[in-house]
Amino acid sequence: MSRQDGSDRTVSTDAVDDSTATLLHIDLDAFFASVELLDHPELVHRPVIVGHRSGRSVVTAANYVARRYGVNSAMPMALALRRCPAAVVLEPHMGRYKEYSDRVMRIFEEFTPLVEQLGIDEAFLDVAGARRLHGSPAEIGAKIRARVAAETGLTCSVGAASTKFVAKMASGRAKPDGLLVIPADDTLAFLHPLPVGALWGVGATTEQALLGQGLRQIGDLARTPLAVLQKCVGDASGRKLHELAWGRDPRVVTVEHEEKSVGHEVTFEYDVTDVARLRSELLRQSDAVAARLRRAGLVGRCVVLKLRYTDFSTVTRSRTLSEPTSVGRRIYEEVAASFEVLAASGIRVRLIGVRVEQLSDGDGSGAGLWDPDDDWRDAERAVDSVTARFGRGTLRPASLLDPDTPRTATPEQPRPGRLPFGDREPDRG
DNA sequence: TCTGGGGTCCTAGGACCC
DNA sequence: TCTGGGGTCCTAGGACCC
Repeated sequence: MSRQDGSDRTVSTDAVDDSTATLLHIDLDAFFASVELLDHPELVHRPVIVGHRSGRSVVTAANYVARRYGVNSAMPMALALRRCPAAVVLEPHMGRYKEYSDRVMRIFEEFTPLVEQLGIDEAFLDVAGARRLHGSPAEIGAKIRARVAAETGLTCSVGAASTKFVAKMASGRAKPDGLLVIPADDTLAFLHPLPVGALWGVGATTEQALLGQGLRQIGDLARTPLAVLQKCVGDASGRKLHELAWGRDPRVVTVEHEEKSVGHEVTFEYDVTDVARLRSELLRQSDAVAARLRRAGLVGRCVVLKLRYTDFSTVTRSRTLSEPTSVGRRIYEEVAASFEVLAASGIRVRLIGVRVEQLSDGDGSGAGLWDPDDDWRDAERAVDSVTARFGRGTLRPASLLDPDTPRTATPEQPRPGRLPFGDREPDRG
């Protein structure tokens, strides 16, 4: 194993045979926070949290200074601020992150066409065919890190291994601003001492189940009979964990990605009981989902309503259509029908969402169901329906079509949870 | 501490057909 | 008359990831 770290850390010059480690996983360090710091360099040495300050928000990203206080992404903002009251909280700017993401991904693509993007800030690269042109995997990783730093000011961490998931785990161990190569022969020596929770795919629930069996390290998983593991975590997961624990992962880098579902959901700042308000939100979301489907040239057959109640319990109700659709009205009819059943006896809703699944190409079969102006008409109708009910200024077309439009309040655009719909504010005292 | 929003994948039960 | 097993589709819930 060899490590190459950022400027303030030791650089290993060990000669390592990296010829088998042709899969790279590259992860931008504290990505959203790092982009914000490029725009606010005066905050570099202060704890910085990206997220909405108020309401029921969570931490979207935190820089490494904030992480020293125990702040992590997905943590409730209230807890994060208790742990680090001095933190500077910055609103997210998704458009800006997308710009940087695109620039970084283009750098990756100059080294190999086999780039599989995961989310906005990570990618797998298969560099097996790039060696003659760009050097060994470790050299390619180093070159990419240097170029990303020079051209964007961002740091990234690189893991190189012979399988995707080991590369992914290596980049995690290299963070921040490092590079870690795991030659194929070193795979088990690298994996087996690590805690089971470090495995990609093992979350809190599975980790507890494994610890309950006395399985603490990945090596323990490897030594456990498959049947025992399957009894503990299920057939598929058990098999997968066992394979991973032996360093086996047949997945290849795939450039193409087929979307399986499209959805929107929103958590209200205060629980909502007003069914008219909930219906209007369903209509808005249905139209937004439909517009995204059409833009992607897709239609969907299964429409899913999701509700989360005051107590955080979550229910879903799905309906399968005889004909797939990308029409907002159709989607709304289905979720509304599901909704009426659940709402019949009164509900207090914390989150509501719409998702469309079983997607297929809309070009042939669905042709004729809509025309290009539908996007705009759906948006207008959603606005009309809301403004008819609640007055002008509650929603703007841009908020339906532009996913980057902030949900949070400005004086002109009241926060959804603050609209005067008669919802109860939380009890005080 | 009190839990976002975008997704993918797996499990399990029931209906239905052969 | 009662009882099969496999395959597929549908639905609901949950774990997990970024």
